[in-house]
Amino acid sequence: MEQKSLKMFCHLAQTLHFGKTAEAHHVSASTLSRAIQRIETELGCELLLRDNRSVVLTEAGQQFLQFAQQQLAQWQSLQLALNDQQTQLQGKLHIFCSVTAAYSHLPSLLDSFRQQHPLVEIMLTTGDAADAFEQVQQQAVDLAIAVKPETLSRMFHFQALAQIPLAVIAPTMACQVQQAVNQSVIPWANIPMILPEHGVARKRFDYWYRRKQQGKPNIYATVAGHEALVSMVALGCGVGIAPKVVVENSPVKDRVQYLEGVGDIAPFELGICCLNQSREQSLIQAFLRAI
Amino acid sequence: MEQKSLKMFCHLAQTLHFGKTAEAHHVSASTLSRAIQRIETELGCELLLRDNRSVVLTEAGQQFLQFAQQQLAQWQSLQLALNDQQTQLQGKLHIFCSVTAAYSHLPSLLDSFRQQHPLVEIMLTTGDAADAFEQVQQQAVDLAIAVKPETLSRMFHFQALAQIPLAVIAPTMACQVQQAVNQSVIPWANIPMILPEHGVARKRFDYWYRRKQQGKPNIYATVAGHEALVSMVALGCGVGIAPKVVVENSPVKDRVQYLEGVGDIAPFELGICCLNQSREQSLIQAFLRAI
DNA sequence: AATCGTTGTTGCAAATTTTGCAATGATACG
DNA sequence: CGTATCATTGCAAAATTTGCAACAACGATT
Repeated sequence: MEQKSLKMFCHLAQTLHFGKTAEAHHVSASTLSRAIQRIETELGCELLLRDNRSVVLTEAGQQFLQFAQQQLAQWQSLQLALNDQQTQLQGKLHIFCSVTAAYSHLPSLLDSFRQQHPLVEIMLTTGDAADAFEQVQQQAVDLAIAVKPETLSRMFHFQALAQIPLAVIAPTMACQVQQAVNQSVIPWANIPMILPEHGVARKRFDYWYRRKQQGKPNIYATVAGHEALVSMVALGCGVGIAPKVVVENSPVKDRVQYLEGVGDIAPFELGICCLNQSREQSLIQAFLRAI
Repeated sequence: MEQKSLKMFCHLAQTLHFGKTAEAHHVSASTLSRAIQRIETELGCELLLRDNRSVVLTEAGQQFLQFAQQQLAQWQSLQLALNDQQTQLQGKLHIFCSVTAAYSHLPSLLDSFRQQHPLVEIMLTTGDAADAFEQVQQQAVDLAIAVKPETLSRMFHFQALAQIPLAVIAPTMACQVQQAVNQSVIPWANIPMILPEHGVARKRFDYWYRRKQQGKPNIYATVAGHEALVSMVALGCGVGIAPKVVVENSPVKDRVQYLEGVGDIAPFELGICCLNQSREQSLIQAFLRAI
């Protein structure tokens, strides 16, 4: 991505500060340093004088700055011209959407995008949230709407959309579980819990439960998929954690209740993700801008 | 190397033939194909219509062609402007030179380069030919003048300079070896041989000897370095193979003779080598052009 | 109609390049 | 002097690009 080096150089010519420019472009200082070095050796002359306390443009650097700006401007202008010609963006956009996201944010996203770009064919795949990043990585899809994991490979671009609050839920029907949670001091260690099998939800649960300092949880079942978890809670099997949106949209909504005052759970960071690589693609660019 | 993709596209727009353009740029057809695809998806539109029997530029392709030519021209013009300003190319150029090459071609190369670019500081390292490519790879030097190996990593650029003929040499002094090689039919299997220890020279020897179909050679010694090999032959230890230049320049030149009519040995391909990566660097470019 | 020869594209592993982290060197500021 | 900044470099890990081989499409030829 020669393009990116030019952009960084232009920025750097302004700030005259490697650290800041690097941060602004989401790369490490060393990456920026080497990008500049690459240009310099390719050109055979110094663009910047770094004297350890300050950075200044050389004569050649100023010329290169002009050149770089020119090149970038031409690129933009080409893009504009081509998009203009096509009148409307068109093509296919494969999107993967975790089930959680499908409830909460997908409809409005899709709406607003389709309104702006009616010719773009949207191909939607829904599935397990845990697969979202894999799908993107393998380029099975262009974009995924998913929950931000704790650690994210630098390969990906993640753009936050919203917070999805989680809640602790218990059955409303009269049963042992329901009675247990209605006591003034809830005996957590005895209450059967329904755990998310894996993924970010599980992490959230573990963290939330650990803060109670009640020893090991009494695990009734582990379940893959929030919907199933809600169902199990509704059946009176135990207490669990789920996104509120899932609960609201569940057919068994009336048979579960939120437990209040039982400790905070950090909400899910819902967002849209794609390969950093593909951020230059015009369809993807359009989508990211449309949201 | 975005630059390269643009060049390839321009060429392709002319030939309208992936195979030819790919060959002209020393890449495989698939590489070219994918380079074009990359540009296309980045732009979000098709540049070329390939209908399996013919390739044609689309409307967008024509626009892109103009764009590409413009960008390349600007790059060239920038380079010119900068070089112009510097009046003279300057900097350091590290060159590694195998001993073989030092005898034969280095002086004239250096002469003509220094004449054109007197401000460039040349740092010369001589050493074992076998190390040449390693030195270049590790970027310990910018260029190496060396013998082309049988297989060459695509990482390198190799530009042929000349052929270095090899010869079979024997001692002139009266000794067993000298007597043996003077017979009308030379009993190769009995003649002690001095072998190059490794490298291209060894390969050449092996191939040459195998064609004699005389079984295993009688190996007197294996020697690293052509000079030493010549010396051993001069001392009467055996018969060996060495580049003629080395023989001509050897202080013991009078004490060895060439054996004629003993089979052909493919000459060394002497040339200059650098990383493909660094071919864009102006100093290196200048050197490659100067030769 | 079946087969062959061309030509561009794709799966895949290997080669090559780029990246970030941690360590370094250099310099200003307390 | 010690500490804090700031750019650069060694190094291993991560990401990207490449070529080969297999393939698919299609015209030419038998």
